[in-house]
Amino acid sequence: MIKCGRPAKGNELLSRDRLLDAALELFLEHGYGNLSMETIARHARVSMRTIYSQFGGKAGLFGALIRRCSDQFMIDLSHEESPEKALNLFAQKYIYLITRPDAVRIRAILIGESPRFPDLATEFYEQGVKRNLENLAQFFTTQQRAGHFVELDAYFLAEQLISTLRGERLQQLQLGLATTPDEQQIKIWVQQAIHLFLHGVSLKKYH
Amino acid sequence: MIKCGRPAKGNELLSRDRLLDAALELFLEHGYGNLSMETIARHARVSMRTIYSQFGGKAGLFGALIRRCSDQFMIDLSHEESPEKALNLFAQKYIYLITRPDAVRIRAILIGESPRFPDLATEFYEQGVKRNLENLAQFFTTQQRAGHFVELDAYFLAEQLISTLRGERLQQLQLGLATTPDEQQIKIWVQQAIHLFLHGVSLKKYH
DNA sequence: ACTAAATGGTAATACTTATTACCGTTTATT
DNA sequence: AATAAACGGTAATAAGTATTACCATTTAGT
Repeated sequence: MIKCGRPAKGNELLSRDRLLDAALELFLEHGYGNLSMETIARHARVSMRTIYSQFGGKAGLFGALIRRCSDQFMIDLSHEESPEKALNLFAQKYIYLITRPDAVRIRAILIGESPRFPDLATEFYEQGVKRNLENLAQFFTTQQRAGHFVELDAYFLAEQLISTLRGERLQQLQLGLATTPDEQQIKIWVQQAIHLFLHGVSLKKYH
Repeated sequence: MIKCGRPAKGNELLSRDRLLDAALELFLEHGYGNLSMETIARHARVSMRTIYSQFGGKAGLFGALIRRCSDQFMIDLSHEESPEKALNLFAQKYIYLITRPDAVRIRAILIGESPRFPDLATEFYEQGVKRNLENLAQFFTTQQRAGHFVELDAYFLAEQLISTLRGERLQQLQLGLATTPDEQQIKIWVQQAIHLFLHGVSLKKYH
C-alpha cells in the first residue's frame, strides 16, 4: 500500500501533478470516451475522491489537461535576420512542435470531441495557433513597410503561410496515415513551402 | 406498428437504405461513441437483427457509412481553360464540398476515431483527397510542359495548392470555431489563395 | 399449401462506467 | 491531545449499452 493520508506542508500539489501527468498519458492513448475514471485513478495512485474534489469530474479533468497544454505551441519570431531566414527558423520550430505524436493526438481528440467541449476548443485555438498568427502578422507588417512583401492584409498572409506550412502531410498525420517527420525532413519540407509562399509557381511576372 | 415480415421482391435493399440514411444522420449528430444501437434501430424503424445480419455490428455499420461517403468529394478539373480559371473553378467546387457541415463533421469523427479505425481512415483518404491530388498533379504536369509553371514535383505542387486552399478557416471549422461559408465567401477565399499560390508574396523577382 | 427466409419489435444478457459513499490513515491546526 | 482536513483504497449505486435471443408477421420458393 502506497503512502496515504493528508499531505505534508508543501506537498499539497503532489497528487494533483501525479494525476495530471497520468491522465494526460492515458487520454492521449485512449481518447476521451474510452478511458475510465477507475483506470486514471489506478495509474495515478490517487483516489476517486481526489479527482472529484480537485476537478469536479471527468470533463473538468480533461479541461484542465487541455489548458495546461494549450500554450506550449508558442514560437519566437526574430525580426532581425533576413525575412526568409527568420521565417524558416520560426517554421521549423513550429512544424516540429505540432507534428510530435502527442500534439497530433491531442488535436485529434479535441477535433473529435469539439461538439462536447466547444469552449475548450476555442480556448485551445486562441492560446495556441492564434497567438502565433498574430506574431506572424506583426512580422509581415514590418516586412511590408520595408518594401519586401506584397501589400495584402498581414493577418491573411499569416494564415496562408501557416496553411502552406502545414501541408498535406499534417492532414495525413491527423488521420494516422503518415509517420512522424524528423528534423531533417522538416527542414526540407519547410524550405520548399516557404520558397513557394514567397515566389509562387507562375513563371509569368506579376508584381 | 409498421410493416414487417420478409420484404417483397425488389425491396430487399429498402431497410438497408433506411438504416444507412438514419445511421448517417445520427452518427453526424452524436459521433461514434455516443450513439447507441438502440437509438439507430428506433430511428430507422429497423430491428437489431437486421443491423447485425447486414453489417455485423456497430463498427461494420460505421465502416459502410464512411465508405458510402468517401467518394463524394471528387471534382472534375478542366484542362481547356486558362490555368488560373481552371484552378479557380476546381477550387471553388472543392472548397464548397468540404466545408459543408456534414463533411466537416464526418472528417472530425474520423480524425478522432482514427486509432480505432486505421484502415477506414486510409480508405477515406485514398478515395477522397488522394484522387483529387492525382488529378491536380496531372494538371500541373501539363502546365509545366506548356512552360507556364515552375518545374517542381507536380504532386508536391498539388499538395501545396490544396493546403493553401484549405486555409486557416478550415482548421477553425474543424474545431467548431467558424461558421459555414457561402458560395460568395468561398469565391473570394479561393481567388486570394490561388493568386498567392501563383505569384507569391515576395516583391523581389526570382524566376 | 407448406417450409424457409427475412423482417420489426421487445426483452434479456453481460458488461462497462461515472459518480457517490465509506473506511482507515496521515498531517495541520488549535 | 483533540479535532478537522485531506488523502489512498475499495465498494456500492445507478445508468447505459453492445450483443444475443425470442416472437409474431410477411413473403419467396417449391
